[in-house]
Amino acid sequence: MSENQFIKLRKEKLAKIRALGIDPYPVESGRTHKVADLFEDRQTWVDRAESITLAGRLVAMRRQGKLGFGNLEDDSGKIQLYVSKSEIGEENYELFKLCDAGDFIEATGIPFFTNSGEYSIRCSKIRLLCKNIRPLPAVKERVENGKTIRYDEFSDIELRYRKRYLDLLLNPEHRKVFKLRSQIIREIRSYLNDRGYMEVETPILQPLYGGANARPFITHHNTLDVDLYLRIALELYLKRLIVGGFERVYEIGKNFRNEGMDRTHNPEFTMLESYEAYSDLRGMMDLVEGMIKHLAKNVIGKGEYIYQGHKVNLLGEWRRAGMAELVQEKIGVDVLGESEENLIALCKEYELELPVGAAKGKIIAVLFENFVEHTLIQPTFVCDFPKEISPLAKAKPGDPLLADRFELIIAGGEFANAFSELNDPLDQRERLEAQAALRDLGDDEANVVDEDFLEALEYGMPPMGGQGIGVDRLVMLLTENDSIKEVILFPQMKPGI
RNA sequence: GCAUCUUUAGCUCAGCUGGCAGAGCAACUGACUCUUAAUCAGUGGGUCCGGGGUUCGAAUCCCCGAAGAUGUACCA
Repeated sequence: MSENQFIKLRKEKLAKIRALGIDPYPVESGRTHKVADLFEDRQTWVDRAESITLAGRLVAMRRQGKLGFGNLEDDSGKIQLYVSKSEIGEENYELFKLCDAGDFIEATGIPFFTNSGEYSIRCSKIRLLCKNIRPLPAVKERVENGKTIRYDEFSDIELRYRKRYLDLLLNPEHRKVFKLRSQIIREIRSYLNDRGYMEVETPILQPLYGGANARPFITHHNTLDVDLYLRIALELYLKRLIVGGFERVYEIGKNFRNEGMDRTHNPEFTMLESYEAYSDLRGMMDLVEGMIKHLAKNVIGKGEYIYQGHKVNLLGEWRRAGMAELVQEKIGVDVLGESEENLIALCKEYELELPVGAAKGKIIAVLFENFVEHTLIQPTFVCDFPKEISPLAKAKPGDPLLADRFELIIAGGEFANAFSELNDPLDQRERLEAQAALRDLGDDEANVVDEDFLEALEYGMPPMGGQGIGVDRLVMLLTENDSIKEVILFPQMKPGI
């Protein structure tokens, strides 16, 4: 039977329902309670014998002649319906017989316990709210020793992503991930709001893109007849707001990067960035550490997480160490003390490829990425980044080679990036021009010179700390999911089936 | 981008060295007033991911392509 034949049968049922004078898609519904309300004190509900009305999706049907059972589910829970012909009447029972798993219905009745002890609704009336014409995948479940065993689970990973509504409908544990995601983001907001931060929105469509090293998406505005870029970072507009006098701002929003996709990269992803005037890198460490520990404690309620095959403790002490120090620990070379020539020779020895125009700082970063980063499992603030790969960060006081910047590494991956923000307009211009030079050498991910941003800096921007956190990856960690697609409702897929 | 693996009924899957395309659930028909993976009896349902090739014969072997997963590279 082809799918069309399935649908054909359902359409025939639709016609029968209409023939009974029933509108299968009525406007009004009259729910008085949600399912969870009835589970608060079941015996009291049963004793009270009050008639209530529920609305939700019929998710299972067990008909046996003149009696039938169904399971009704709303977003608060699931309850069994007891529908007997003698109690709801012949006509209403005809309608019940035409109902399928997948339909939305309204059930009116009184809570009671069945002979086998299951808390249910003894229906006096059912109403159709929406007739389903495409059968849902048949997933059955059984509860054994308090554990739910699911049969014929809807588990095809591609279908789950492409038809996420079915995944959410049929797999409660995936629904839970997105509930947690929402709670995490809500808690991030309240954490920052409580500390005097103001949430803002800045443009997604930008005449120039900046704030990160990445290739952008390009689009076109017809009326202005100009190309625009989808933002790759929030940074440069948030800094303009600090110039404008706001002292603590943050934004949670989508960034877009026209690059490869894999387990930890989606072309559009959610970023949190915050900026705080008169703070600095140390302040950002405290903020980031405090926030993530707060989320672990208050949203998830635990410290230990299994992520990418590693056991991570978020509630322990977080190490703070310099990049060069960490590299030295691993390969035993004092990279800051070595000459650029020696470092290049070292990379050759290790068969590491260096990008065009790489100088000492970049070489140290390459050594770090190859030998150290993936070995940092417990939360570690990697500080003292080379200045040349940190064009928006202030130089470290007393060390011209280094920038006052950290990245937070957990389970071998980056979770946050922060600086004491560069506010010297002349230095900033030089650094962006150096980036432009790299661009000319073929690095198409180097920053572009944003004159409007530089002009804003010339008016004066207070010293400040800023940080960015990849929200999707944080949700991955906190919900223990190894693929970014599991925490993005509609992940990017190639057009296919 | 490269490598490996996967793709068979609505869902979950089996299909051996090439020989009539299968199961469970779902659907349909019938029985059934306390079931709950309801049960019992019966019925129908296929572009075997797409295209080409080898062969008397291809879901199965070969080639090209598509989508997905994983790894790797690039990349936050």
